[in-house]
Amino acid sequence: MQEFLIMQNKLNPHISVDCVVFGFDSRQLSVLLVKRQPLEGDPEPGKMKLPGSPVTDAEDLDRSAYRILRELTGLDRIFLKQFAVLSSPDRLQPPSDLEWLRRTSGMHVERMVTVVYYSLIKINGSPLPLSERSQWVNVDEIPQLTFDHNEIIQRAIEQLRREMLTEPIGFELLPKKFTITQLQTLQEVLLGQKIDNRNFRKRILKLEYIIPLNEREKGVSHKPAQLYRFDKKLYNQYKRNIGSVYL
Amino acid sequence: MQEFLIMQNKLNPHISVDCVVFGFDSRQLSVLLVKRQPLEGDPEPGKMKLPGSPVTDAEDLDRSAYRILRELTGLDRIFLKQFAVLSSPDRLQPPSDLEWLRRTSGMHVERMVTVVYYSLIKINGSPLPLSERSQWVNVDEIPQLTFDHNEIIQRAIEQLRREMLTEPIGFELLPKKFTITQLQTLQEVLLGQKIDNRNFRKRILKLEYIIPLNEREKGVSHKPAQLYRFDKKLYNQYKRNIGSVYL
DNA sequence: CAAACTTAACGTAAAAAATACGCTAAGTAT
DNA sequence: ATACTTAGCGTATTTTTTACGTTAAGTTTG
Repeated sequence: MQEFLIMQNKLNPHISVDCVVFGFDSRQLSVLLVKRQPLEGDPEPGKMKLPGSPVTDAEDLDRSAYRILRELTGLDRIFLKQFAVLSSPDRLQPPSDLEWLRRTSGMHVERMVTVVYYSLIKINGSPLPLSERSQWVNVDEIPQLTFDHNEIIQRAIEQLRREMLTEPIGFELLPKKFTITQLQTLQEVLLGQKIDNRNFRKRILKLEYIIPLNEREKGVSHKPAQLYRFDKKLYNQYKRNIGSVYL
Repeated sequence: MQEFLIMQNKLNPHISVDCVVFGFDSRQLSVLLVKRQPLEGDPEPGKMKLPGSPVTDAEDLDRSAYRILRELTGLDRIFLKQFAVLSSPDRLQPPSDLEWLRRTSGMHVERMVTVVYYSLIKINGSPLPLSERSQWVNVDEIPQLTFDHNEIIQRAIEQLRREMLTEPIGFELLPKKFTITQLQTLQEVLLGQKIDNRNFRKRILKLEYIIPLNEREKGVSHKPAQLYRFDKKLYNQYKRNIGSVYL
């Protein structure tokens, strides 16, 4: 599957979308990367990049991002958030990468403004129908990527950390039914520091949008923990309320 | 002065920048609007819009925003923050506005992705060298603007309110030397609600980046208040510190 | 010049939220 | 049965937020 195949003649030469897709396997954080489209005489064949593409002129940017994600992972209606715009006129570097872009897109690209989204999915959840060209890479082991994609990932991680503290985005990285400890481990990995388990419990349990289920963990060799789920509707209500409080 | 005059032949037909410039005159909030460039046979001559322009291909978006602001207000190095990207393929409505854009830009515009910035300046401060085409309009009295500019302003106000609570952006709207009460009034106007003066004082005074001066208010017919200034360096330090706290 | 008026500025008690940390409970493995 | 591991509850302490009483320092008015 080639990113640029669809409606190739309608691609916009100035605007593109990239997606930083995070996955969490209950131990570590990964990012979804793709090998760039093979090309006759590519000096760096198989160089990796973020999933992304120029937009078509019939799509708004959110749609483009969803399309790219769907084509790559088969997943739809996933958490997706715009978080950066890259617009430096000389960011299409190095020249070999620009050359690759021009040849694969069939356009005379001079300058590209890229809007970046990040996305969160659970790796252990439904097995992803990843294409052969894509793979998960641990955030600590990311090779040199095309253009400024390494920098983009760095910024995405910082963004993720920051938002983590105020918005409950982490739930997208966990199974539908999760334990308090799983949630804690996720936050510890993202923040890079230990959290007191007893206080973490209290903080989480007083959130009315985290609903205990009539189910416990299975298949563990110790006391099975209570399972919870995240209730998005209740969360939205909750958010509306706190918005209005301030003396 | 016409927005599109400079380097007209290098304008990008797909990407533009708009600026929502807020001003505060110690009572109410205003937005800077411009009459759109006069055009032979314009069915709505003098229709108003946000200051904005397609980008040139030598600029990144921040530079474009600064250029637009400089051309319009003579101000430079002002607070400016990117806060939205509008990308709906059919947002260049109504047709008469699109027609105007095509004629004034001299380009065949089909689809435009617009990156929006907001900016804060003090109206009472240095007198602005506004061009004849631009003027301040109270946020409650904004007429119908071109394209989706009314919606953009609405979103900018919401953004301003939200950020107000976590970031000390309000200082850009006040004189360099300000009183606690001025700061409070600003927040009350933006939030649309009264704040207890005694608790507000305490909240503000424990912020180490708000520095008392050896000066008091002048020319008021009551007890003159202590003047303070906002120290950006100290604020950045402060911000770095709280970033790392969490258990 | 005293009384009234206005805004500035300090303080204190009570309530709520965050933190530190002891301890028990419920499972599995040996 | 005992050791081991993770789950889960509780309580005392500190810190932050909120509510609200009070005094101080000016100006204006009669």
